Amino acid sequence: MTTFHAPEEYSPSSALNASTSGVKLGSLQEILGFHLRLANVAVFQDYQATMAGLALTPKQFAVLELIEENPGASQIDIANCLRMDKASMMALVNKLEARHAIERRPSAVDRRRQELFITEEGVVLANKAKTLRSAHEARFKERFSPEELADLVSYLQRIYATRTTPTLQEDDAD
Amino acid sequence: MTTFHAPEEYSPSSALNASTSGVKLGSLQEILGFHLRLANVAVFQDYQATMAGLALTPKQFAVLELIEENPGASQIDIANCLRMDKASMMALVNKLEARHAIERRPSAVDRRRQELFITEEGVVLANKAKTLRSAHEARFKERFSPEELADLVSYLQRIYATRTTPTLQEDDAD
DNA sequence: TATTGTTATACTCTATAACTATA
DNA sequence: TATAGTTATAGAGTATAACAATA
Repeated sequence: MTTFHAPEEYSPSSALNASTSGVKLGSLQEILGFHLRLANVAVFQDYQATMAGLALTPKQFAVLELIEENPGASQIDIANCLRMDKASMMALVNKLEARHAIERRPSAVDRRRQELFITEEGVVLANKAKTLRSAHEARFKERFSPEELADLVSYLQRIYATRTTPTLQEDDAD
Repeated sequence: MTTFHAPEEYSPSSALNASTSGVKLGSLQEILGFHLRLANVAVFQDYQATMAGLALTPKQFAVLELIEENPGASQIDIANCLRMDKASMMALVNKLEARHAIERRPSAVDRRRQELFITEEGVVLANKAKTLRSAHEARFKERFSPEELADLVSYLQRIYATRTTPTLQEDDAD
C-alpha cells in the first residue's frame, strides 16, 4: 500500500518542460488541448505531492466541498456539476461515506433520493485539506498578477461554460 | 430535470457558475485546478465527438505528431516530453505500431535504442486527424481574440513550464 | 414513462517492478 | 553503474447496462 497510484495523470517528474528534451513540438504547439493537458498534469502532480498524506483525490475533494457548500444535494446534482457519471459518483460517494466524511440521508420529499451531508469529521478533513491546498494553490497563483489570474480563470470558464455538447463520452484529461 | 431539494441553502444557478443545476461552487470557485480540469474535460469531450471515427486518443495523436516532427526520436524522448512513464509509452507506441502508423528501427549508434519513425500510412492518418482537429480547435479558439488566445496559451505554459517540484515521495494517493 | 440510486461488470489507462541487453 | 527497452502485473477510474423503488 505504499505504492504511488495516480488515477488521472501522473508522470515521473524528471522532465523540465515540454521543449527542453530537444524534442520539437511542431504543430502541437498550437493545440489548445495540448497546453491545457500539460497544465493540468503539472497542477495535478503538485497537488499529489502536497496532499499526499490526506489520500483525497481532487475529485473527492471537490465532491466533499460541494456537499459542504450544498447540504442536501443529491448524487446526481454533484455528478452533473462535475460532469461525472452517476455510477462513478456512486463509487466516489461510497468512499467518502466509508471515511465518515459525509453521510446519506433519505429524502422526506422524494423517497428515491438520498440527500448528502458533510459530517463533522468531514469538516475537519475538508479544513485540513483546504489548508494544504492553499499552499499548493499559491505556488501557481504567484506566477500571475491579479489581473492575469482573473483573465486566466475567465478564459478557462469561457472554454467550459457554454456548451453545445455534441455527444458525450467521458474520461478526463487524457 | 434536476430539481434540487436543499433544505436551507438553495440558490438559483447564477450564470457565472460553471456548473449546472444550481449547485454552488463555494471555495471551489477559486481553485485553479478545478477550472483547469473542467476546461480539459470540455475540450476532451469535444475532441472525442469530433474524432470519433479515427480511434486516436489525444495522447496517441500527440505521440504520432511528435514522431513525425522528430524522426528518430526514442520512446523516452517522447515520454519525457509528454510527462509519461516509459512503460505507458511502450503500450502507446505498440498501438500505433500495430496500426502501421509508426515503426521502430534499431539505432545503429546506440543499440539499446529504438528509433521511431512515422510511416506513410501514419502520415495519412495524421493528416486526416489534423483536418478533423482543426474544426475542433476552431470551436474553442473562436471564443477568443488573437491577443486573448496568445495570453491564454502563455499562461498555461507558465503553469507547466517552470516547475517547483515539491519532492514527489512515494505514498498512497487515493 | 422517467428518474434516483444501486450493483455488477468490463474496459482503459497507468505505474511498479523485474528483467535484458547494451553502454 | 546507468540507461533503453521490454514484459507482466495490479491498481484506480470510468462507463455501460441492468435492476428496484419511486415519481
